[in-house]
Amino acid sequence: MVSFFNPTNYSYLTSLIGHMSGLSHLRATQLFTEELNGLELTPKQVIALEFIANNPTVSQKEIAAHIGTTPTVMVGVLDALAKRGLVERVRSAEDRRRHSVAVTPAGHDILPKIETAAKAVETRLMAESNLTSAEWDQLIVLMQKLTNREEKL
Amino acid sequence: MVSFFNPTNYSYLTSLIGHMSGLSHLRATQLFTEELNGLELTPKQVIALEFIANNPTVSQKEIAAHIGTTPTVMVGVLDALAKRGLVERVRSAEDRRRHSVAVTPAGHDILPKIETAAKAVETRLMAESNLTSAEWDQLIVLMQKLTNREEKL
DNA sequence: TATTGTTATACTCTATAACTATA
DNA sequence: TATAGTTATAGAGTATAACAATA
Repeated sequence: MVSFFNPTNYSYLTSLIGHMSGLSHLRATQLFTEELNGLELTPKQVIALEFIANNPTVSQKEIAAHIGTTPTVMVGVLDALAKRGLVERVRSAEDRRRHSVAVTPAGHDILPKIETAAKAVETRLMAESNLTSAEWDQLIVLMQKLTNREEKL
Repeated sequence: MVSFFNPTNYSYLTSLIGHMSGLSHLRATQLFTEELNGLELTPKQVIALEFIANNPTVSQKEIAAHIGTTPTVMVGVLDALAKRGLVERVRSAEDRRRHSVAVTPAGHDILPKIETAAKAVETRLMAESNLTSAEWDQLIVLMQKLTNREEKL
């Protein structure tokens, strides 16, 4: 294990996954907001849109579980996306409690812009960090293992 | 580079540092809140307290910069900590605009409890992930490089 | 009874602008 | 003029409880 506890000065913050992932997340979302460049989408809206595009007819509960939020949050996220015509909620015929959410043509139209922004973020993050390309790939793999997202999306 | 863009299904969410660090951060803070076990401290309060303990007489602006937040947020964080007698704000003699923040004896008293909680979080996170101990260490190092926190703090 | 989506509420944190006191 | 800390405000996201419609 990496040096973890230092009883003399308690200087172990940078060895905590929680703290370090918080710093990473903050910086990534800052850059992403910049790169979205007036697209006016929040990070959760973007993530939900991408997830739905790749998993059509998914339920709101399933979206929430997979992208790491709650059904409660999904209501607001989908309201915002639906209001702009990017997704559609359709009552499931088999189970009328369920909403089968789908991305509209308009929604599909902006996916490339989101990808461009995402790519720009990775480029900038890599440039301002001390990571090589190989280390970057390693980091992604390790984070996927940490969050049990190796195979799932 | 790891498979990044997949133009046919846009399934690249799990390759984004922003998304994966968000998932990591969420899970870590959930576990940490549990492990704090009624200590009633927010993540930022804990991080600030640990940072100040390790960097006495640091200014509020400096704390904010190092732990990844804003001076604005520091006001509320330090108000909460000061109210409970865990830190003290002292006007700097050289520059009377500055506050030299220091951890009180009471503050030092709870640092071990925080460490215990932090350690428990790491243990649980490791157990519920698919990471080996060596991979965990690697992950920490890579995150430090990503956020340029290799030497500082 | 249990589940899906929803509404409501409280809190943490981010972001921004403007203010004060000091320099 | 500039800086350290502060206040105020708006918005995003988390957490929890309760509700309606449906199973």
